[in-house]
Amino acid sequence: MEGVKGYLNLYFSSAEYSVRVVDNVLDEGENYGRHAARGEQVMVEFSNPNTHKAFHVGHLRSAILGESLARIIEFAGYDVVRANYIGDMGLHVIKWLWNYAKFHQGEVPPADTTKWMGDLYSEANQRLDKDPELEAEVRDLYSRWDQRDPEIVALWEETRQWSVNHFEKIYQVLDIQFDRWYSNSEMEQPGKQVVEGLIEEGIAEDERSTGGPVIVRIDEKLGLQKEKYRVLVVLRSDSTALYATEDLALAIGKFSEYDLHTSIYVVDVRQSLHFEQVFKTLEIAGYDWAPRSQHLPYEVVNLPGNVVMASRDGTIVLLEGLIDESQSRARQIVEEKNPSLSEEQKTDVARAVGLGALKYPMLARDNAKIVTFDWESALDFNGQAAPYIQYAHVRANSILRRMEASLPESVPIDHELDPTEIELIDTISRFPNEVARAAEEYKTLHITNLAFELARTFNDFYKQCPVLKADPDVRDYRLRLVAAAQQTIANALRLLSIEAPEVM
RNA sequence: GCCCUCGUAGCUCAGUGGAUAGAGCAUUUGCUUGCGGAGCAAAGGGCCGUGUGUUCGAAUCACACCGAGGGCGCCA
Repeated sequence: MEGVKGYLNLYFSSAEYSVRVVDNVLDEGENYGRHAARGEQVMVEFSNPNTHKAFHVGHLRSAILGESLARIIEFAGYDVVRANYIGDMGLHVIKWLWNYAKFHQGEVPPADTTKWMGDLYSEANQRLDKDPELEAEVRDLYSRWDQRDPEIVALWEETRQWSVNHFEKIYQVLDIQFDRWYSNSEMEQPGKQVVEGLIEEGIAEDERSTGGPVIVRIDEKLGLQKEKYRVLVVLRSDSTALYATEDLALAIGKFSEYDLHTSIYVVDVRQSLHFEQVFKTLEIAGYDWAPRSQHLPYEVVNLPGNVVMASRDGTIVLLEGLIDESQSRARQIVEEKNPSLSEEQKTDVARAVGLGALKYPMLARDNAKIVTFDWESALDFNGQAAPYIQYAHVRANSILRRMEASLPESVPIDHELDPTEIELIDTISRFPNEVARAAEEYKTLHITNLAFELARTFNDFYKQCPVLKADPDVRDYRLRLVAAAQQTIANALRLLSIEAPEVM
């Protein structure tokens, strides 16, 4: 015990505590850090890609963030329902169909499906920008869709499927899973019914007779003097559905289908006002669960120079190209570092490292911070990045592989612990708390931070403390410590949806 | 005009009201007859945007200002 600068530092026997931590990790194994089941259901809606558009790096953030949050919240003891809400109808789809029917009729997508679909979409926008009179044709097509013109519906179904097939491929590569798929096309009719109800209850004002839309004056309904929630347009003047129309129905649908403690929407920050408006409107309409719907805003992914990625303008980095590039780069490095691996192992390592390197920066940044994508840092596998953490896992595995026996039983410590041992144990012991914190704050950042620190403290320990060549009693404890560190790293990486390879 | 977010090392970012504000990259220099060097160690580099408060104590909380980005009735 000592006093330093007004602080009272207490030192206690870390030996007993250390044994307890390590024993606990090894007893619980892959469940180390998992919290007791609460019996409460949480829905995490994420990814939400639009069909008929390219899937680019910007979409990766919601997909990765949502997947990881779902894993973390589940590990924190909740029953998680992963939802994906496909944007398969709306002005963008109609524009695409218009362009396709008029200029590309009969064409089928090439191998590079999303690029082609994205190109057709930006081409549609270019044509419309050049000749605004064509907008009339697009509006006409929208009303034909609205009347379910069989020809339009058939074309829509076929082309929509091209996108969906591609999404499924991407999710498989990224190891992302969904329990429930929604699409906004299926919310159009229910949404319109919700709006009818709002009009009847006097919550929404129908201005269609004077050529206006159907709106909800939220601030007025709440009696607010200053503008805050403003006005939400819930139906177009031509009675076609808007995103807002559909979101009302979706929220209601979620809570009637599931008994949700919380319904989380992982959607980018630009839609913050929209969600506040939708949730507030539902609250005004008397849905008591409305406050349990929560928008989790995250900032966008930009290109260097703060260039926004927009399918419309074609300023995008396609996900597929990036994944391929990252893996082949990783492959090249494996060849260099570890040529003795089998072809199959090299492929596995390249996948683990390449994908990990892409996912990590999306998860390691605060949700409110913009991610700037550039090729150089995306393909940099050194330093504060997933491969560093994976490498620590590999090193631990390497020691355990060489111990030529099964892991020793728990032993009391009778040697003086090295400072690096204490630090490693301390970091391992913090994992369960960080899981709880990450789940509560919806921040994957806490897990990436801890994973990095685990790797760092393990590497310190690795350098400082011989394990296999240590005295027998010390050796037994250190082997168990190595196994515990490896297990904790693996558990943390699993929550981040990053593979923990055995070799690399 | 109203609302939201961000501002910490040259760059990218951590930092739960508490000790001398920390990592990575980049720069410079060391470490392998040790369990894998995708590693480790060291050096330089900071009016924590500015100011005023609250507090025993502020990068952290409040307010104002400056700078950057985003949103705001028929896009999603």
